Amino acid sequence: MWKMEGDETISTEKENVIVDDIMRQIANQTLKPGTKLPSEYVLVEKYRVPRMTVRNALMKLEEQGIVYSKQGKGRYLKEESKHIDLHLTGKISFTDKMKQLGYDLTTKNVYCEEIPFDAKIYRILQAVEGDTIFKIGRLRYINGEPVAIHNSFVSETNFPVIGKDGPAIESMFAYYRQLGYEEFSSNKTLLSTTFPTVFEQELLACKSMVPLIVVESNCIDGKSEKLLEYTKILYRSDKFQYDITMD
Amino acid sequence: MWKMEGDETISTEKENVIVDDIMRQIANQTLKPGTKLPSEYVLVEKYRVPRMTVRNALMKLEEQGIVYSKQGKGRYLKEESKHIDLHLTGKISFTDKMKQLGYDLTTKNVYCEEIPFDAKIYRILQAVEGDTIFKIGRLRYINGEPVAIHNSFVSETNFPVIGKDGPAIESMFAYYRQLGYEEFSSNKTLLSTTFPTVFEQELLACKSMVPLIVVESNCIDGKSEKLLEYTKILYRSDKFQYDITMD
DNA sequence: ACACAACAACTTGGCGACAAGTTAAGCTTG
DNA sequence: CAAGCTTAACTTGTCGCCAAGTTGTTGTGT
Repeated sequence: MWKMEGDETISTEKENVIVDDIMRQIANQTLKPGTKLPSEYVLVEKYRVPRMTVRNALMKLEEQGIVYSKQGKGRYLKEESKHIDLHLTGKISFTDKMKQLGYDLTTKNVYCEEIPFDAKIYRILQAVEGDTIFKIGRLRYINGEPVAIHNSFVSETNFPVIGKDGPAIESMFAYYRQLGYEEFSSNKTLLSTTFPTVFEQELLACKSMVPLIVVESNCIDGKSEKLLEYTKILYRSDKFQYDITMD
Repeated sequence: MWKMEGDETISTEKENVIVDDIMRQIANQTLKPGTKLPSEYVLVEKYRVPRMTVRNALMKLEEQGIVYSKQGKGRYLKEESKHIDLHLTGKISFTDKMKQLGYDLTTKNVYCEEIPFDAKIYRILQAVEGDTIFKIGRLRYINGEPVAIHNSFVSETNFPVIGKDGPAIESMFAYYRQLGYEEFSSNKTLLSTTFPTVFEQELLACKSMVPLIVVESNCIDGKSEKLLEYTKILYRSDKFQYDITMD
């Protein structure tokens, strides 16, 4: 017989009840985007709890990016951006998918750096501890908003000038094509979730409790079966609806 | 040029820095599962912030299910359960997948109820407003732990005794086979994330900020092309690693 | 010397008081 | 009568104080 993880305190339970109620009002459109939420004082009266309990509940909604506040003014329900349909399991690259769907996709290289030894990454890339591996991070914008961080891990063994070229690469596929590789595929794609680090919150312009969808895959040249890179993409889960239908 | 959603207060920034530091210590195994975290007082001294800021940071980790606390005793890093590999895009049913992998999977029917009109669900099920649709909820346990809520939406039009049969159904596929349907497929599978409601937190025995992976799909009989049900599964994202490799 | 009780120190839980920002209403002056 | 200023009310932001639980140390009694 299972039991509840770490017993919940009374006030945490009340916080969650308040969160539930507000989420329900959002879902049934009693509360509409852009409109003002009841003030802390009003909720204190309604639920008969200390102001701290109400505040914590509202802070949870803020950290999830659902609500924003202005001191002296109030709290407001954020406009919800339309979900972008993303076919996670298709063969088309992210760039092409977005263009197909008519989105304005841009890319910004944010870092290209040698990473310290990481057993998992080295194993996937079939590298040994002395090898140099670069992590190339590119921030993806759709309609001017950052929506994903695209990390490519590439071994210097396979691409000796990747460290020099990395900061200017806008499309990894284009880079590989230029080097003679033409057919890209993956034989392993894993999905998990995480919360953004402070740095990722900055890059993605999101709050700390917006879950990120993490998609990890290897990228193989179809012809030579050569492992080109290990890819780790962090998507803002609130910006996308993911289609994982098999083609 | 994009801008940060709702400006972050100074103390929220500090909270997130503290969360980051602790997460990093967990990741590099400086902090090990089961061990005690530094006390609030110690963190107050280390970061030179009010105790409230430290508390809020630690509460975030608690709500994510990473840490638990005991009044007068301390806060501890939870033992992390081993991730279960789940092939989201394969053709095998969840039941068969889990058995294949050697997990002890059990199912508990938690509700079978008529749902009010919901435009989206009725559209997917090709039902009209007067039709009766049942929502059958089954809680999935692996090794005794609740890990997923499996919701099947079934129209009474297609299955007139679903309301009566629903509470005792352990396998929807077995139920459909019994009625002569043999080949199940889906032509649309969508994935998104959400946070659990209070009720879902109870069912899944998880904290409020554990993201749930929501997988929605239609279920079609391969032979007759008949739409059998609309399926919505809520997975605890922290219990699984999802394989979305295409077969 | 051992056991028990009391007290102090450490730890987390709960909440109110004060600070700072915004807006509206009322009063005064031109 | 209108405009501007001041004050009050409303709203969110910040933080310390007190309560409750746990553990360790010290002192006293047998």
